Amino acid sequence: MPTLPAQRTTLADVAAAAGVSVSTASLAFSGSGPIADRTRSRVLEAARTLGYAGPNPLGRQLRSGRSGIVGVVMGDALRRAFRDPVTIQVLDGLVTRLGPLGLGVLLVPGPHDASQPPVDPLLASAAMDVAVQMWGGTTDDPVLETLRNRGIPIVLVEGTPQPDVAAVGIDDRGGMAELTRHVVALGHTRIATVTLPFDRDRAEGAADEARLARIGWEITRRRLRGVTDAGVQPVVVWETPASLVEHGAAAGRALLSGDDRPTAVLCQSDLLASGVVLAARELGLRVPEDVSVAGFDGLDLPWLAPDVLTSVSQPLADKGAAIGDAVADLLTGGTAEDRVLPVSLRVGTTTGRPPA
Amino acid sequence: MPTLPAQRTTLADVAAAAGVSVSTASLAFSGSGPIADRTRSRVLEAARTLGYAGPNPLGRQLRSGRSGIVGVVMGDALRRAFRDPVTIQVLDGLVTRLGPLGLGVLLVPGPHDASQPPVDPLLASAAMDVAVQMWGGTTDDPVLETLRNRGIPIVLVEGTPQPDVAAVGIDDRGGMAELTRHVVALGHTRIATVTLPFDRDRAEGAADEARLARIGWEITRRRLRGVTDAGVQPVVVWETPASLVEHGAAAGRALLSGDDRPTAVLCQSDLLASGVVLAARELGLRVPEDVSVAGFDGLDLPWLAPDVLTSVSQPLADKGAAIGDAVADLLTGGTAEDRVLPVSLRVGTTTGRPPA
DNA sequence: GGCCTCGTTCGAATCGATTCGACCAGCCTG
DNA sequence: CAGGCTGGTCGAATCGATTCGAACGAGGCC
Repeated sequence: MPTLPAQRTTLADVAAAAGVSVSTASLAFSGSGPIADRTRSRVLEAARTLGYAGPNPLGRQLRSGRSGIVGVVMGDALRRAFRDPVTIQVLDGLVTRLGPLGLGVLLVPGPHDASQPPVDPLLASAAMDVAVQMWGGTTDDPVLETLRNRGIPIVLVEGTPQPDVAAVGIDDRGGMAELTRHVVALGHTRIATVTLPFDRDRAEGAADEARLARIGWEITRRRLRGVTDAGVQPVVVWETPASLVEHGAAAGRALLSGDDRPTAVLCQSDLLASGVVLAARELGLRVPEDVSVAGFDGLDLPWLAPDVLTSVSQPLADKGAAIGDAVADLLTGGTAEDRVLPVSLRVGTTTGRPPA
Repeated sequence: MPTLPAQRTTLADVAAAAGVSVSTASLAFSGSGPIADRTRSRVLEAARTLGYAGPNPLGRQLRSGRSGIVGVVMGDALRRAFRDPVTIQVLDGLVTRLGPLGLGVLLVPGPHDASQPPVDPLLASAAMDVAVQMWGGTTDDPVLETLRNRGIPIVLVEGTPQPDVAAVGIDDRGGMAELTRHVVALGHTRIATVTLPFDRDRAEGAADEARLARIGWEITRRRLRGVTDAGVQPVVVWETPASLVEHGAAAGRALLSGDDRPTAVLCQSDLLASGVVLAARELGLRVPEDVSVAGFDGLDLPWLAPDVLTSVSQPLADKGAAIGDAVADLLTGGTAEDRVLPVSLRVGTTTGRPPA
């Protein structure tokens, strides 16, 4: 059972013990400014005997006006966001990039369920030098509004481009177009697509025209555009409430049950695609002989082995690093350029010629 | 391209604009202390017109001595930690619990590769009121040492109990014993186990006596003890470098290839177990007719469907909440009791009678 | 009418560091 | 030997809020 220390020793204590002024003691730790080696070691020695573990970050932060913290706002409840390997890997890339800069990542829950207060207390009042919004981010997003109001610079990942935020994304549209052309080249004409959520409503099922006209989330719209860019009108556009295997499986069961089923299913994520593959197997359909399935993201999915999903690979760790770069730019220069990363088609074993 | 605000407006500006003193303005925001309604609304009005979004957290933190931040140290590179659904779900439970308390989670990378500095800069100097070590945590852990030195109270999850840290864990040993008894009751005698890493070395392969004598990580040791508690001497103890499907698959291939293969494989995690199941299928073995496989954690693994892994369910979200409670106790009372959560056996479809 | 009290508001100290300009001694140069 | 420079140290101001005790005005009571 640990106990809180009675009284932290401060830099002033150390200075007194070493017989120097506080400012000199500060110099001994920060390394900035001139200080004699002998003096420094005397201060360090005093610190050691007093059990002083270095300057209190709170004091330093107030003075410098910097907290060294990057708030990462998940576009969804953490529970769900964390189940998405894409988000996780990007986050990992980000942390890896930020670490050497001495910046830490603070997890900020995104929009809660309706039962919760609309704006998370952390979002409203935690200290952060920059915020990263990982998903969603429409123009009228309350998260963005709060951050703007607080004067916190924003990096928006896969969101709607806006004048005062730095955007990081990938070539969704081009990648999806390339994937679609690959499937078309194989001879498919009856093509369905399974999409990411349209907006916060997170509906599930085939989308009608009206629904299609109101896609709030940029990422979903762009990947859908990629399909039409390649000249394909999907026979069905199936919306899912989240990028998870089970929602893909549900979509697969619905799309592949009928007699006039599509010969190819293009999914906006690999998790959705693997759900479709599982559903197909469950229905006794062979992939790709009876139906071709493709995803997006380029994940390694060990449980589909020996199959390899045909997919659009995006550089996840690089995306995290790019976000980190944008953060660094914002912090040093005050501005950051938009960043768009390239993607590449990965042809696997889940796509082939349509059944005769 | 966002720009850093030229000059943040401070509480003093707001006070001046409202024609009150700084202390009164502070009262208007904090709500503590008496203040006339008219005065408060005047201050709030002034704040609004000045675009003041509330007290600067840095100032407040310095004064209060609290940062409102809980550092979570992953016992591994984030890259790997994040791929583990167990860690993720616990983290989610923790964040959910901490949010309403106004506490945020700061991700602190754990022990890096050997190429990196031994102690992460964040660990050494980021502001945090309490630290949570998620994995590992032996007595001589450099992470714990650094935290102790900084005087930061510690919550240790699944680590080695130590006098000055609050421990949170589950009944590993009892759960594994129960699982083992279940398999024994089915008639199995040739039982192998696939374990979590023994220590930072992360070796892979069958462990000999010498290796078995030096298991550094408590969680691995406890789950192994559970097996022997049930009176079983495993025919092989296979160590893995991480709890991932691919390492389980490698273990499965190695264990199930020979003629004198075990009839049951007990794994210390569900991810490892599902790797073993995949390897078995790959080798043409039926589960559970030819070989029984069991895991630990009680995860939902949609891609094993329609199979359900026999496993030991642990309450992951509750574990996160328990960690949050320990953190809260530490912050208010200065001490926290150890917490041990119960587990329960989940009998699925992957265990059955041994082949005749 | 004077005094006490209650409800508000204000001033000043404080949290723990960083940093800028002043200052001082010693050394180099003219 | 005087003046100038430089490396090293120190004082004091500052970052932005919170908080405690003092002060103050108004209303109630004796």
